[in-house]
Amino acid sequence: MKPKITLKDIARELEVSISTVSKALKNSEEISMDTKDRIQAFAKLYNYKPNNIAVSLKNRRTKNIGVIIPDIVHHFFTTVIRGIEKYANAKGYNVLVCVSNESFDREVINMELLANGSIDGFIMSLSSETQQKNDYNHIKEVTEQGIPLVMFDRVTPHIHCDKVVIDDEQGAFLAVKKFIESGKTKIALITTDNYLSVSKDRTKGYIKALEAHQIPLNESLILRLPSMDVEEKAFEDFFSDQEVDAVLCVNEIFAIHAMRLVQLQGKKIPQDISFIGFTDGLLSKYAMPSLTAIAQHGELMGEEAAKLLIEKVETQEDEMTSHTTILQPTLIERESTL
Amino acid sequence: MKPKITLKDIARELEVSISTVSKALKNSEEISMDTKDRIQAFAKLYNYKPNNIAVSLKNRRTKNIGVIIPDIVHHFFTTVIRGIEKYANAKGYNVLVCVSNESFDREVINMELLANGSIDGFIMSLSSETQQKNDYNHIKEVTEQGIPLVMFDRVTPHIHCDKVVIDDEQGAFLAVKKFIESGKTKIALITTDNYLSVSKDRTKGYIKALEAHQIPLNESLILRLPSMDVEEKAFEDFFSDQEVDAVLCVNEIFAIHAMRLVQLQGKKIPQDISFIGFTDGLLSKYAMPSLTAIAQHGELMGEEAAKLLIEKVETQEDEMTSHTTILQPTLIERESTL
DNA sequence: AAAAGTTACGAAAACGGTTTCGTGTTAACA
DNA sequence: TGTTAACACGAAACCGTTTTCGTAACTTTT
Repeated sequence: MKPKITLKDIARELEVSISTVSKALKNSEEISMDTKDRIQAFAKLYNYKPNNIAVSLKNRRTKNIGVIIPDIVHHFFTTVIRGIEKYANAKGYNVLVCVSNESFDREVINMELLANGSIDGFIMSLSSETQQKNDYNHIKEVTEQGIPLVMFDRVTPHIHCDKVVIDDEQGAFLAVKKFIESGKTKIALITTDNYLSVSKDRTKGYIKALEAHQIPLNESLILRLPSMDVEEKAFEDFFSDQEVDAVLCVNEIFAIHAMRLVQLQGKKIPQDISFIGFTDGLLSKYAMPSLTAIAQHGELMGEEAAKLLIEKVETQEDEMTSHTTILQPTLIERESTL
Repeated sequence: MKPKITLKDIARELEVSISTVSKALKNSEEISMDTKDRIQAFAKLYNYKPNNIAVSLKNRRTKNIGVIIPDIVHHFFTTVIRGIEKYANAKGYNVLVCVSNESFDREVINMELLANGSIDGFIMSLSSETQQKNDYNHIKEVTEQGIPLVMFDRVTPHIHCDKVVIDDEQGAFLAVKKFIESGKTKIALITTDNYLSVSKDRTKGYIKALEAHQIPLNESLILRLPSMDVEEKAFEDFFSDQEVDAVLCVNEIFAIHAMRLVQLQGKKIPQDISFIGFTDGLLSKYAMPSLTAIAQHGELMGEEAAKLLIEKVETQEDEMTSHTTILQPTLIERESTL
């Protein structure tokens, strides 16, 4: 076992000062070629690598960016991370991912932890609990300390910072428009309660699209589930109580469940009933029939968020302007629609 | 904007020394109650939190553990991370996730980066490129420096360290046994090339199970794909060239694809042809029909890996013993088998 | 040959903590 | 009253870097 070698070690071996070693390794003009060669050769030989922690402490920059997401076992967030990683790595940044697990407390803990020097800036999406509590003090504290923050997808107007979201309203609008144009009129929406910002916007888009096509809004065609968990009973009741010829779901799981249910009831997809789901993930692609989906472009979102963040981090002009990027969703047509 | 407060700031305000502040905040016996109260109250008021970087530098421990996985958009790895997070967080550790993206180079870069002081230990699963190149020098360097490492799932005998894997051979064995017991005899295997350690083991289990039941091995019933990408043509040829009444797939995607294909050919699942897939992920659960799967217990794997790692990290006795935990897979029966 | 300018390097402070050790003050003891 | 012990705190080293500034030894200028 050979422990890591430090500047001090090199300095001792080569009988020069630590400063000389440091400068030589940075190819400073101050040091003679002879000395630089000796030092660089020695360093290479012993595989010297500067200690990140020390460098961070000294420079007060970590080259780390912290990402806090509600759930890691979730395709959308996972693609966002991929986008963040892609951009950040290219810029020489590391990505530290922490998971709040949809819990307010874990979100607070993780933020405080990372905020104490571990990272140069945050990218985050709110946990559902946080959105329900509507308590953003932990986030305010961080921004007040001057730590750059960009929020994505699940955002809040209560915090003043850069944001990147997709136009959820427009996504729902597109979907409903698609239904209507293919002759559907009894269009249902399956969503979660409105505590999630995205659910709210999607519902808005759904309503707006109906209005735009002079279809009266029928509240009983909206199924609001209290959580992301599927409740079999609620689904069954919903579909047996009324006629439905198209369904928009705010996530894949709801859509897959509903499709399975109506198929068991003998209905044909998409002829009898069409489906569109939010988030173009694996399930949509591989469902039987495959599910027409509204793509959220998670990877792009991640890249954009990373770009915004790194910009803020690197230009320390703490301009108080904040920018919101709105990505346009696109409809990926598959077998579940006409 | 109020920047972070430091020990020095508190010391100045309260006209005591930095050491006194440090000790007071740690509730040291050395400091009088009076002083401690003053200092602690002041610290709370100004929301003092020690700078992690400074503490890490001083203590030479970061309380971070680095995780390197090949792919984050992958349900299995994602559940492993959840398990790691769960255990590590409970123990006061942070988890830094880096993604190698199945690339050897990115794996090397990430390891070197994290190894330079950012973490106390590694948990990793090899990238496919690394397994193909069979080059583990970057990993050896890390372990030689005395940084604890535990590998999971995609491991190699070339590195001496703690490991946690599931018994892939046994998993395949169980699946094939299940097929045979339900009367199937023309049992196919769809796998990737053998560069992935897991594929090798699963193939071994498949063969062993056939032998155990006196079914002759028919090489043409094994479809080996060069990568994880699905090649439609290869699938079609495979299923049109021969009779098959059961299929074991080394991942969900292969299974879903194959199921779709045979369903389009008019075959009934599971009566005409049964399916079992490795990795019990979302796709298996929501497929039509739902897919019988071999559960890999990713979350458990993560917890176990974290436990092993933290143990090594905290007992600095660099005992040269290394331990391999073998988790037993279980068969989750669903609609795709009889 | 004295003054000025280069060159090549080292000393030391700084980043923000932790910890060991020393010491002035007071209280307890003989 | 002199000695000792306990108490409460501060000085300083240290973790591994970076960076400013000072300076000895040469070289160039006039």
